[in-house]
Amino acid sequence: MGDSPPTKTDLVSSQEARTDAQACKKRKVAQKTVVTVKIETSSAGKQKGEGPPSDSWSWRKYGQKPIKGSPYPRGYYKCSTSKGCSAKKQVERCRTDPSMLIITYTSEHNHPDPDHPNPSTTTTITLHSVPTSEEGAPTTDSTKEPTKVAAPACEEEDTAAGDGYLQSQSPPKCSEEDVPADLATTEADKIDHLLNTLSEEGTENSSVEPTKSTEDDIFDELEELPVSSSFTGWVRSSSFDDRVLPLPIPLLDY
DNA sequence: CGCTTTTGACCCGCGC
DNA sequence: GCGCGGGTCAAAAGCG
Repeated sequence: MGDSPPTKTDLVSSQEARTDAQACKKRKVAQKTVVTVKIETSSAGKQKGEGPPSDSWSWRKYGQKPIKGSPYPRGYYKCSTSKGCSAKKQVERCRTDPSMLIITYTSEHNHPDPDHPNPSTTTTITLHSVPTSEEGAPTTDSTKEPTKVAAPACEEEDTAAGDGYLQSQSPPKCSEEDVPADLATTEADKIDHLLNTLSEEGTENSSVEPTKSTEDDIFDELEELPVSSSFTGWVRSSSFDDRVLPLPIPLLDY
């Protein structure tokens, strides 16, 4: 048996190389943007049952793991639009509302938007910027903080408003230039305004459906944060790919 | 033939 | 120090 597939040593050696990169990656978790997407039942069924709301980017699934406390597994996707793109996203379903998809965007695309589908979808999108461990939640009593975006996770959220503000807030700035740094700065200001708007809107909605927010305590930790370009980058492509939803389904009319 | 998806194993970080 | 959970990579299989 001279031949031995990948012995432990080999494996270790192999992984040891990426360990550094991996560890480094895990340690400095880039800005994370949590997006709550409400998927139509019909749409959900169309999307292979697990349909990760596709955006303008191409994502390649590289892993899936069951999450403790959640009956649904979490899928890990990487941006396959560009080889050098380190953009990733995690897609999982809301434990309390299977029709809600919680997408966590990590890192940002280092390439221009491949395409811009018309923002005509039936999905309700709720953006939540999550503070990284570096930022660390300054206060756990985010729920008490009125300045928070009021992220009630699987909140029904005003569909019209939810989708509306997104479109309104996402100007036709299809900057095909990969200048995240500069862009982020500019967008940051914009996002700040957006968050501000959300804060007000969210507050109202929050009051309308306090029950939901109570259940989704997990998102209580989510709070407002100076969103980076990744946020904007997504906003730009917030409109889900029409190829996934070829049917002009009307807005959620719950 | 190429690309995407699926499954298993390994490693790291955090909490107790 | 140990255990648990989360995240990523790699290999194989399937589909277009």
